[in-house]
Amino acid sequence: MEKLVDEDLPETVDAETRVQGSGDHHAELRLWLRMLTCTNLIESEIRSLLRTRFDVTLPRFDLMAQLERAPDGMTLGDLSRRMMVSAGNVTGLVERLVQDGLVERRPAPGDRRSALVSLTDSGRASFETMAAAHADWVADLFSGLDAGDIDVLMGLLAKAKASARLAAEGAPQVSTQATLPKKDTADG
Amino acid sequence: MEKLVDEDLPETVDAETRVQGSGDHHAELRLWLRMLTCTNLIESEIRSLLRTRFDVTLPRFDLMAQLERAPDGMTLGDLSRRMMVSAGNVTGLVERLVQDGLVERRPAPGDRRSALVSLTDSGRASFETMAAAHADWVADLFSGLDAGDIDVLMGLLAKAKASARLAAEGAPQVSTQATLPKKDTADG
DNA sequence: TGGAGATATTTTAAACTTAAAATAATTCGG
DNA sequence: CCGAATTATTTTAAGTTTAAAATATCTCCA
Repeated sequence: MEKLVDEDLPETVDAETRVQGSGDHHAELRLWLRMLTCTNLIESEIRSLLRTRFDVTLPRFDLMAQLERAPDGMTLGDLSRRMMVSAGNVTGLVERLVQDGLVERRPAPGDRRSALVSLTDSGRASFETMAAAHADWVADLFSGLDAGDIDVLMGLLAKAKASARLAAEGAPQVSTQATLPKKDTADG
Repeated sequence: MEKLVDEDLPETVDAETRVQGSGDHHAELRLWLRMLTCTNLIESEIRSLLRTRFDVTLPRFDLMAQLERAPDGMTLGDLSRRMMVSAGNVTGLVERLVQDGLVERRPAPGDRRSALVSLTDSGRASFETMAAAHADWVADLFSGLDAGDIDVLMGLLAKAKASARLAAEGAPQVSTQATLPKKDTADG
């Protein structure tokens, strides 16, 4: 399947070319497109199921999933970092979930800038039902993979994640973007 | 890293439970979260680079990438299927790209419902510059993976994709959704 | 202690996105 | 040929998303 990759060629390319070269990036590009397709496919399906079965949007489900693990509440900043979305986005999502009675806000003790967000009883009950179905759907979507496949995928995705983080933070293009939130996410 | 997965347990669960069960879907769930994190991380970085370097949004870049492979143009429906986004979304994106002079529309010969969309000369030139940089960025983000890793990942992602498609189409929840667009995507 | 810089959040404007309904044109069986 | 079903696209309304600017508060060191 990978006839384009020649394991023997890398060292024939001089260092200068490889730093920022017009090298052969075919394999990486194809990998990226496939990853994207795979993720989009699954995400679409989950989004559609959440809507038809529970009349809830994916972002709201995701936010509630974060809160479930934090019985004492999380700040909006925590949510923003964990969900990898902008702070402004979280403000709006929380607002709408509060209106629906699924989530509540209270001032954070000791920091008047900050608010703690947590699930209401209703929100928790609602989330638990959805989460069980969600887990079934995900298991179903991945049912073509055996335990070994999953293990190997987990490992390689961890490696890819580490690589991407290093590249993104290590070579911060233009203005070093030191103020961007650290990516501290849900999967470990 | 995978202490939660027990390779020996699957067959101790009876068939009924596994059909729509409250089984142990931990591994699949963790895989899904990691996939999502990995994809989001890379996508964020690319989005940010496209904006700061070329002042272009990711959806516009993606649309132009589809058009580049179709010198004779594509219909909006083709674009919608390839990009895995709704038809209405494509309408708006094309509209804005036409306004920017990067893309052009013309009536499709032989079908008055349909329009063919293609890159303008300016759009093509612009895209080629961006695509080269994009390929470099992607290669950079994945530079921690060797050729073997990429090979294995490609294979497992193909397997995951096939599994997800089968689950999504084979068990179409509620109302069989026969009218949803076939997912015919860019990566093969 | 004063104030510069950092941090937490909200606001704003524009773009993106979806689902569903509405239009319009095509296809095809009878 | 007719009309029902299908297909291609647009429109609509609501929600999501981002980047950037604006507020408000906190930290900390000189």
